[in-house]
This record gives sequence, structure tokens and C-alpha cells, in this order.
Amino acid sequence: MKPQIAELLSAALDQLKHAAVLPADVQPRIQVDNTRDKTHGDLATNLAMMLAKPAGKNPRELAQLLVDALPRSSLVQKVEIAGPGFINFYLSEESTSSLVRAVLEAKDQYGRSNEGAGRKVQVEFVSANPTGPLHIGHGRGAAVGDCMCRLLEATGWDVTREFYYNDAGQQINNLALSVQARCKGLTPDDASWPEDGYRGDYIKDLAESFMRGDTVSSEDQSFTGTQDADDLEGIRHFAVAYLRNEQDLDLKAFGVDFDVYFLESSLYTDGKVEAAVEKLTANGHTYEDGGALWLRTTDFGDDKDRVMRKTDGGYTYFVPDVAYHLDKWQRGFVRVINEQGADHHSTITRVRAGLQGLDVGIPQGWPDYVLHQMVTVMRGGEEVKISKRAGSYVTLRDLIDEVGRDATRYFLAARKADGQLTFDIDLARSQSSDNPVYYIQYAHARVCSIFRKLAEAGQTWELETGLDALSALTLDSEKELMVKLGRYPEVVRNAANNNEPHLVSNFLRELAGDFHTWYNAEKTLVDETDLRNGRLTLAEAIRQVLANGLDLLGVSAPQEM
RNA sequence: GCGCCCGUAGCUCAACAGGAUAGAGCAUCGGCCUUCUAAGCCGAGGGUUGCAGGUUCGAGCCCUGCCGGGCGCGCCA
Repeated sequence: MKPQIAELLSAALDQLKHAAVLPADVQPRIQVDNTRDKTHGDLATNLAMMLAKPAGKNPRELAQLLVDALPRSSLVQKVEIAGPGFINFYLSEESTSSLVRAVLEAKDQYGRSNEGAGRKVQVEFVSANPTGPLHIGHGRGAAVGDCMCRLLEATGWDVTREFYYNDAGQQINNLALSVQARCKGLTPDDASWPEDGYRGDYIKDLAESFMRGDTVSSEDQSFTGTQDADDLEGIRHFAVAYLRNEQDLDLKAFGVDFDVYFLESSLYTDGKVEAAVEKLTANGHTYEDGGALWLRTTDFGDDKDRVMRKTDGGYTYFVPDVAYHLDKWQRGFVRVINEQGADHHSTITRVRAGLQGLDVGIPQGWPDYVLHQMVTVMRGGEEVKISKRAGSYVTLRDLIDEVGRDATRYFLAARKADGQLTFDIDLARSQSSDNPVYYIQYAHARVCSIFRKLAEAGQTWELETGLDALSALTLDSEKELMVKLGRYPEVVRNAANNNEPHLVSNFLRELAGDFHTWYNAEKTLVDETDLRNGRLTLAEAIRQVLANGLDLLGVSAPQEM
């Protein structure tokens, strides 16, 4: 409804310019806001206050001129000037009814748009090293990243979900050595346990599986344990495949699917790392010093230059990352979003610097980053740090098992990514009013229940007569609910454009709250036919929006609870 | 020391491009089930938005300086 109101204002502006009340060259951004207080109408604009200075008039006087110049519209019931110069719009019954109609005609498409116009966007998220189980931090990345993808899809983008495996670094050697040590019966407490070895119980499970001769397969590889504790290469491949498989199972249980699993090792075998280094050198952005090859990242805003190739000949970690992002660019992604933990934020400057140094037309701020802060887990009022399985952190699987997929996803995605997150296990698993997930789901189930009762009573509801019957809804609470439904598409748009899924969960929480209040105050299945049909229509529209929003969060919308 | 993020009710968090009287939930206290699911509703108390300046018609939001917390600052990934 905002664009329609903005259009009316735009027409009024033109008229005032024509009448020389306003200078012809002012081009204000016409801002239409939702009102917080219903005594301020349904929508409001600050336009008169913005233009008071160029017009040389006081805001309220200008507001009156704008209102007088406003074209007549059946969408608006009433316009008022209030406060320092706000113009408040009260929507007509015709326009609120049209909002409900829009929901029920579009159904599961309501709120979706085609802003992305089919452009390609790639979202890289989770990207955990294949050296252990996924922990709750990865869970936050998975939830936020997947919700961002759903939002981008809902706004017309062609989305690729991608997981980058760092399977080429030193940590893989440490993993292999740790498993080998377990195969040989060592424990982390032994003196000969590898330095920097992985100590968690899962290493023991892994070693036992290898020595049993199990076969493990992941997306694109399959290995059988050779049962030979001296076969370090075999152990390495087996361990990576095993842990990738574990992670895949966790992600599947979390409802997250990736389109592409990209292996860091492939960048080496395909020569892409070497090619990127050569290009940077050819472009004159590198120099040798102390036996190492450096990238002059200070040319691109870094505070000091960075080593690319170490004296031992190996590349530092960000070099394959640059090659990887060049590859993304070459695959045609105009927009790339990397969702990762904030502890990696220092890589951003380096990767972008490397990409600029390649000089292949990549825009300066590319790619985008969404960084999430740490998660702490609370149980019984105390911080939980230890998982038996992983040894040092709470695993995603522990959480899904204990709390459930819906609540885990909701809690991890319902907060702004920047800013630390406290995950309260007791709250998340409580099946009571404490729990916002159930609160929203319950609203959905309640509407379903109303329709079941309707059928039990041998009555029916039908869309067209239902929409006509909306005129029987005269309560303020009902009008407010309709207006709120009308805000949903804008919420989706904002959430998608800003990579902020939590806007959706906030909105759903509010909508569910308004619904519960209305439900408790007013009976839906009343005898009077028009009133009943009108309320059923509104209830169904609410149900539809709740279902659509929950889907964007990857949370189920149960029919009954 | 430098860089990034955060600081809002006792706790966990909101506040849509700078808009009107800063909102929810939990916790606390008091009410509501012969009525469509009480996983719900209604009401009460609770705040100098870390501090101090600045920008402007208007600041939780923007700027500067402090204070406090997190993360990072490697020829580790």
C-alpha cells in the first residue's frame, strides 16, 4: 500500500511545484512509514517536514497545502495533519479488503517478488573444516545463511548455496595424524599424542570405523577403511570422507541443502591458485622479501602487506581464497554473499585486495559479507561448554536432538547476525508460552482448528463470498490485522535486501500476537453468516501469511499441536 | 596499541532509510477455561537507550571523545 500512497504524494508534489509553492528542482525521497500508534492512522509521511526549508514555509502549513493538492483516492478514507507536520493516512475499507484479497489470491506466492529478476547470486555459508562435527556456531551460520537464501529466492534471485571445504591445509594432516594415533591405541593423554592433534571422542569413533574397514561416502567421494594403521594417506582420505558425511547428515537433519560443495584442493589440482598468483605478479602487485612472496595489500586499504607464498613454498590460506572468489566471479555471480563467523573478518580486506589486484573488473566492495558473532549456550542458568562427542564445544547435532529442528533454526535465525547470541536450551525446548516458535506455530494451528470445527458443524467457507463478507468486519482489531498482512511483502523485501532474516521472525511474532488477542476476544464461528464468513476469511489470510513466513525460516507450520 | 562488532527494562532481544509517548518475551505480582486448542488472553510494576559533547525541526540510530564486553591483529586455517 505504501507505493500507492507515495504516488498520491508525488502527484501532490508536482502540483505544488507547478504552482510555484515548491522549487521545481526539489526531488525528495518520498518516505511513507508505518505508524506505530493507531491514533496516527495507518501510514504516515514526513514529507512536509523534509520540504519545509526549501519551501520557506512552516511544516504544518506546507502539510496542509500537500493535503489540499492530494488527488482523490478510494484507497484513503481520511487524511490528517498531526504533530510537527506529519501527514497521516487512514486506509479505506476498500483498500484493507484488497490487502486480504491479495493474500488469498496469491496464496503461497504472497510476499514473493521478482526484484532479483533471475540474476545469479551465490551464498557461501557454513564452510566448516572437515576436521570435526559441526558446532553451534556453524549452526548459526547454517540457519542465517539458509534463511538468506530462502529470502533471495522469494525475491526472484537465482540462488546457489555453496559450501567450501578447506581440505588442503595443515589441519587435514593433523586430523590424519590424530586418527592414526587412535588407530594405534594412543589417547590424547599419551606423551606421544600428536602436537595440535584433535582430541575429541569422534576421532576414536573414526579410527574404529577405519579399522573395521567401513565404507563411507560423501557427495562426491567414497572410501573404504584399509584397516592399516600405517596407511596415513588412506586414513587421510577416509577421515575427510567420514567427517564430510557426518556434517552432511547434520545439515540434512537441520533442513539445509547445498547445491555445490567446493573443495579447496581442487583449486590446486586445477591450477587456479597458481594462475591467480601469476596474474597478481604480472600486474605488479607482488614482491619478494626474505624468501617469501608478498602481496601489496596496502595498495588496497590493508594496514600491512601480506605473505602469499611462504619460505617453505606453501601458500598462505587467503591465496586459494582469492582464487576461489575469482572462480565465483567467472561463474557469473553478480552478487556473492559470504556468511561466516566474525572471527574471520580479517580475511575480508585481503580477499578483496587480491581480487582488485587481479584487475578483471570485479567491483570494489565485492563480495558481500555477513558476519555472525559467537553463540553461547545456557542450560539451567549456566553456560554449557562441553560436548562429550566433540570434547570442547556444543555440537549442532546435540542441539537438534535435544531441542528439535524448528526451535533450533528459529532461535539461531531470529537474532541479528552481528551481536553475540545466547542460546537458552531450557527456553528453546520448553513447550509452553515461553517459547516463541510454538507461539507462532500455535497461531497457525489454531486457524486450522477453526476450519476443522467449521467442517464438523457441517458448514463451509468459500473465497469469493468470504471476501465480500469482509465488509462485516468493523472492529479496529480486525482492520489492524488486515493492515498488518499488507506489510508482509515489504518485510520480505527488507529482509532479503539487507540479509536480515530476523525481520521475518519479528514480524511473525507480532502477527501471531495480534491474532491470539483477536482470537481470544472474538469468536469466529458465530451464527451470523456474513460476520462468520468475514472472520474466516481474515483468519485464513493470517494462516497463509504465517505459513509463508515460517517457510522462509525453514520452520514447519503444523495443522495441529 | 590498532581494526571490526556490540552496549536499550532484572534477563534475552526489537525498533522498518533520522520521526510522534523507545516496544515484545521471560522473570515478578493480580485476574480469565460450562464458549472455535489455556502451547492462549487481559492487567500492573519495571528505562536518563553505557557516559560526555556535536549535527537538526527531530537522535537508540549520524559525527567526535571516553568507559565496558566480544572477536581479530601469524610465513596458522
